Amino acid sequence: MIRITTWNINSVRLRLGLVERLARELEPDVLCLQETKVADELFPREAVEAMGFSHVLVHGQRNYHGVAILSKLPLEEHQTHAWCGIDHPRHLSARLPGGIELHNLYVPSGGDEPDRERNPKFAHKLDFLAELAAAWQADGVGQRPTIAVGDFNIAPLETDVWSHKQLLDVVSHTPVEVAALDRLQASAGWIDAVRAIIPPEQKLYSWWSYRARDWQASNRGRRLDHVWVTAPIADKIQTAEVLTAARSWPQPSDHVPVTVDLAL
DNA sequence: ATGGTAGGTATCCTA
Repeated sequence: MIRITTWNINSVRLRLGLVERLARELEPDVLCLQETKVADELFPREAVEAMGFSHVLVHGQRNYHGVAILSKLPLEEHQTHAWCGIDHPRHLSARLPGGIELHNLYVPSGGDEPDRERNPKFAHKLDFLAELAAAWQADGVGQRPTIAVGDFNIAPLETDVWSHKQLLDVVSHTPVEVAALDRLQASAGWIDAVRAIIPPEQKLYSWWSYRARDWQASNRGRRLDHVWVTAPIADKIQTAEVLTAARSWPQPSDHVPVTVDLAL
């Protein structure tokens, strides 16, 4: 059994204590982080090794973005990827034991205005998804046992947001983004591992804005963080859990960890 | 319709 967790940590250095708490409470074999916001040479490597993650891959820069894979299992043949000719550290992949390929993604947020002509960040988001879809399709990822996790910054289902109607024009849930994510999902026949366990009819969120006075009372969440697997391992999905409680941990990230167990 | 908070860093950008 492999337990894999994805978490947009929003500064790994500020929240090292929360990473340690997660490692202790959930004991994931592999922990994929996004928005680490740290240059590779400043990543707290020793600290996460002390938590039991003896295999650590980082792909970051100072201040913005950044992804990392912390693993108790060996990681091989890792690669970084840059899409749209923009060298943001947003995509890191590696191979787990048994030839399982793992992709850790931080999809561009897309800014505020859902208009590709007026908002270059929104165009970047859509182009990033389209380029990745083309690459995955050309690579035949869908034929191999592969896992893709991360902050995809899109809540695709009506039940992935607190109000489908009120978010139709809000970046993260617009029809054009959902269509782009659908094409990405189709590019390799990805299965949404979380929704394979938690029924799509059920409301489910992994992110709550910092701007709410009381995130729990208003509960205006969105499911932005995802775990996908390809067909060869679709029957291995055992459990899926969104650790909502982590949103109430001291000085929390605005995202909570999403965990899937695979019988691998 | 508006503005609300957070992090890293530098006095703003990104989310």
